[in-house]
Amino acid sequence: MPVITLPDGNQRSFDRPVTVHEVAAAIGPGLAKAALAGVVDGREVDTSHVIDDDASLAIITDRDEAGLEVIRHSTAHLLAMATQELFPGVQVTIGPVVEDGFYYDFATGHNFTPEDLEKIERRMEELAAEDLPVERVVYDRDEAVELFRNMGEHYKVQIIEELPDDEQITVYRQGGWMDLCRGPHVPTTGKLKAFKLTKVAGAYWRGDSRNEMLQRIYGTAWADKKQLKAYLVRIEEAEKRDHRKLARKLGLFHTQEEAPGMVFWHPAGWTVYQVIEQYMRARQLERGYQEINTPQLVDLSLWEKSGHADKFGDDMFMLKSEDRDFAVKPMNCPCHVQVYNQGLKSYRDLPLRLAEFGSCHRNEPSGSLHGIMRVRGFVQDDAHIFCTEEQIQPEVSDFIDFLHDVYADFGFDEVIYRLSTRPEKRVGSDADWERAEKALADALDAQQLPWEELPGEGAFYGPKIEFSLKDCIGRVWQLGTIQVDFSMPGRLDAQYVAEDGSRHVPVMLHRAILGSFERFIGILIEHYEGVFPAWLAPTQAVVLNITDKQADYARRVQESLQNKGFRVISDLRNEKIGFKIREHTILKVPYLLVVGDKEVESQTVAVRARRGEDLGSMDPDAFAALLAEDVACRGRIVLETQH
RNA sequence: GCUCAUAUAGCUCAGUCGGUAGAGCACUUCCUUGGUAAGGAAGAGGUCACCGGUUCAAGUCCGGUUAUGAGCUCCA
Repeated sequence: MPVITLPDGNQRSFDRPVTVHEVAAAIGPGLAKAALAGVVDGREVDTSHVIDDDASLAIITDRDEAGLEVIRHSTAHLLAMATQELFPGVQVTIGPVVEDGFYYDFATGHNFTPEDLEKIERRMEELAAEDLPVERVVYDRDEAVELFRNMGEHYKVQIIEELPDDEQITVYRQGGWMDLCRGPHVPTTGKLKAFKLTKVAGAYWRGDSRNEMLQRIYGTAWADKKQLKAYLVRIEEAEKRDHRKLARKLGLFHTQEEAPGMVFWHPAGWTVYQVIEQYMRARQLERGYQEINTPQLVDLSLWEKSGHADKFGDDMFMLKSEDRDFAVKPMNCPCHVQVYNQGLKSYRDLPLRLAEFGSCHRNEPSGSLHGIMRVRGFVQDDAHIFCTEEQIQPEVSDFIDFLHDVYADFGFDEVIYRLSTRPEKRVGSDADWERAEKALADALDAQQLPWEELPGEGAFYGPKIEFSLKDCIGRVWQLGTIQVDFSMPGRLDAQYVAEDGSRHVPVMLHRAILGSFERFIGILIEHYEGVFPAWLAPTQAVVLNITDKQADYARRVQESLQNKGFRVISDLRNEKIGFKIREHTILKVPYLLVVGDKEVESQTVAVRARRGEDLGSMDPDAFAALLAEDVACRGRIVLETQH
């Protein structure tokens, strides 16, 4: 006689065991039809699940996030079914839900082509239209192994054998096809109404590059066609923001075959870069950092001593000169310790904050290069803070403040925080780690920031916080980081004299806010869709004459604004005003200053803002004041007006 | 590094069955001096990424290299 408690607190009693579907039907026929799965006492189950005792129940429909996940997971099964029908001999492995969709990894000698995907998708649609019931069957472990072995599904056999002993083995069956799966799944394939296969790619079995490569088919699935369409439009829009395409249109930078993974900055792009560097330099000085600069080529022995040669030697660019081995520096820290080590340091010198716009080169795997987001030659806004253990937490707190300030100036308000804690292989005592992890966690908690712990993901030398942003198509890019380092100061003989005259090894905090200029600018381009706020815009205003008659005046206006420190050019070409406006609008210049006879007469400029607004005529000084105000607010205001 | 795909004019792209390469925009020159997103005309521009093979003949077919793209792996 189960009594079932619904999410709204209502209770329903039944005089016999009931399925989730029956409960939904008792509430209403609409809900019965919409039900995809249920949550019984906190556990997700199929609609066919039988409830025989008092329980809480929530019905999952396609309006729930969980419902969408069930749809996506079931669509992955549909994909596997269609694929195995069309390509006999293909083995299934795993098919999980991912953001906005799902994938399924297949083991096969065949490489799927885009045409294959179309064929598979068509078959999936047919199978969905057949509205096949999806059944859950519980198997005995040995039977299940036997079953899949007979089916020739050796990956599934391996998965079953590695499942924990207490885990129930369940198989889902639709039509004549079956797959090992925990579930839950939709009651019938007819519930799958809006899906599309998107791409095919290789992926390693179990995500390990030593294993064989499988064929992965990605797809997206939604509650209805409208949502699917909206998603596809969103992807299309996102592609327009691609920093590589925008960089070409806006003349920011280029890359070429002779220098893979390295950037040729053009005047416009280098202007953005310089503005950011000068901005960061000013902020760092305000916050007690001292800027230094260290060599590009350093004898291999230093990298051996620091441990980098051992761990990352293959990814370092090496060069030999006069029988000595040099490495192009892949990071700045060992060099910063060399600066620290000059002269005996006192506890009174700590914390010592050394900053460098450090140019680094790493021979990243060719397949991981991506525009300017992941490159081989890059510049970090790097700094190292040498301090005592007691100073870790205040320094981390200050740093987080600093980072928030900077991100806000660039118009980023949504930051993802992750705390990576001690890995298996590590240096330093457990007590050290305990204190350092707590210092980082406390610094995050003090500002009530939501953070996720990544256990075991810390560096071997200490725990770290990583600060990430999401780009326009949802890719997460790590930018800032702050890392505690118990290892390197000791390895490289850093010391300070404490109050009692004894010598101690300082703690070193590695930190960066932007990460690398290259990646950061790539993200900025996509974030702003190339429409940089005035303080970052390569050109802040263009003076346009209507006919040759106003050329001298236009030139004078341009020069006077330039002398005030603004990035202003003039376009005096013999072209119609509409043509010139179009060109500079496409280049996303914040302000266009039109001068014709009227403006020369009244000694003004007609100001047109980027979105086409006519700000009227004003004298050049008034425009300079307006521009100065726009520049001063950086990215903070721009975002508010965008929303 | 791995899997798959791609590489044609400065850019975006077409190029059928293997028969010596085409468009739009951009560029140059000339005309036009026009008030808020494209005025007109003419011209120039390509060793079809690179190396090799098949063929009477290769942008096109085959192999390799490099780079790029999508994923995977990696990311001090």
